[in-house]
Amino acid sequence: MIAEGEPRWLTADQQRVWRAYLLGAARLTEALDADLRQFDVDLPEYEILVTLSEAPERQLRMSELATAVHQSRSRLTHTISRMERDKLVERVGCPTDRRGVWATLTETGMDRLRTAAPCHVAAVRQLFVDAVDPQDYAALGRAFEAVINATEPG
Amino acid sequence: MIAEGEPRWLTADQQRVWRAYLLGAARLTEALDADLRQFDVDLPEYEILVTLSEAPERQLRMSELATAVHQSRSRLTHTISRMERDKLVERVGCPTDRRGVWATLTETGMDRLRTAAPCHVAAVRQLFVDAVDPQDYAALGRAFEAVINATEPG
DNA sequence: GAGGATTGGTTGATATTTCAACTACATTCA
DNA sequence: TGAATGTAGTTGAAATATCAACCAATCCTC
Repeated sequence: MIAEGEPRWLTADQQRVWRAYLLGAARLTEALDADLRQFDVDLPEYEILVTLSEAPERQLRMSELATAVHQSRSRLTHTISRMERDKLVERVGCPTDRRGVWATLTETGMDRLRTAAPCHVAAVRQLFVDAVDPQDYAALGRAFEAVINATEPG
Repeated sequence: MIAEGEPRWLTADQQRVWRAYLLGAARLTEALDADLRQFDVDLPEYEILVTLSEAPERQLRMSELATAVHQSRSRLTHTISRMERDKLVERVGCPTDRRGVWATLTETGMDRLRTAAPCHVAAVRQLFVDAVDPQDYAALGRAFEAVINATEPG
């Protein structure tokens, strides 16, 4: 449904913030991705490693994992196939629901995560957490909580 | 250069904010992209249209445009080729520097922008600008300014 | 003004993402 | 039971992005 009536353009200030966000976010993902490349993973793959490492038994159903790392189911299928080829994860058929598939973290995958994590966290700190004033950082958290609510699927 | 010493992990609060950002940003771009699809442009293309529309003569050198919309030069070449096929932009050889190429906005491209803009701005407001508390919004601006500084290329 | 380095941009191969079917299993309900 | 509907995940083709050369023009520097 398209909103009708005179469009309310952004004020100069609102626009400045919006553009700072666009540029900052682009720069940030680019830098983090470049940083992770030395460990042969990219950001989406890293998120998968982290998510699985925190799950019980280090495994998660494909669709749960897809939601957790904000990827489409189809995309996750392909991503996991590549990671499986690289021995970072394994697929295990789910015995109770035979449609289901568990993606499970291998020891190789866990090692990869352990290797990459310190460097990655340091980068996240340097470029994001520690770069921002603590007050603003807290506000940023609230801001994105609000965005998450506003974009709630459905 | 990898930072040495005990890795300083994120505190629970820091992590909460970081993850809220990751999820919120993903949701936001996904929603905006879906919204723009009805006008047959995606977010990166829309940014190109906006940037060109604001440039003198509605044209910009490829490399300037690449910087402005945070795309690699190679990626921009491909993107502009597609947009040229769709008559949204045109390439014009630069007379003074014969290596250079101007990407210029066509009237079709300008029309497309005029059509999409009200709806897009409304979505940006609904999901981002108006969804966030004004104080937090201002803080978010400062935060991303800081990120931009921290990620300054070089 | 003749190399040699830089810059601006493109190319094409490869990798990743998206999109629209499609298969197989589960659940519901009559 | 069994037909209809919904859910889990995959597939393969098409669209897009990345990466490493590459060409051509400009800029230095001697």
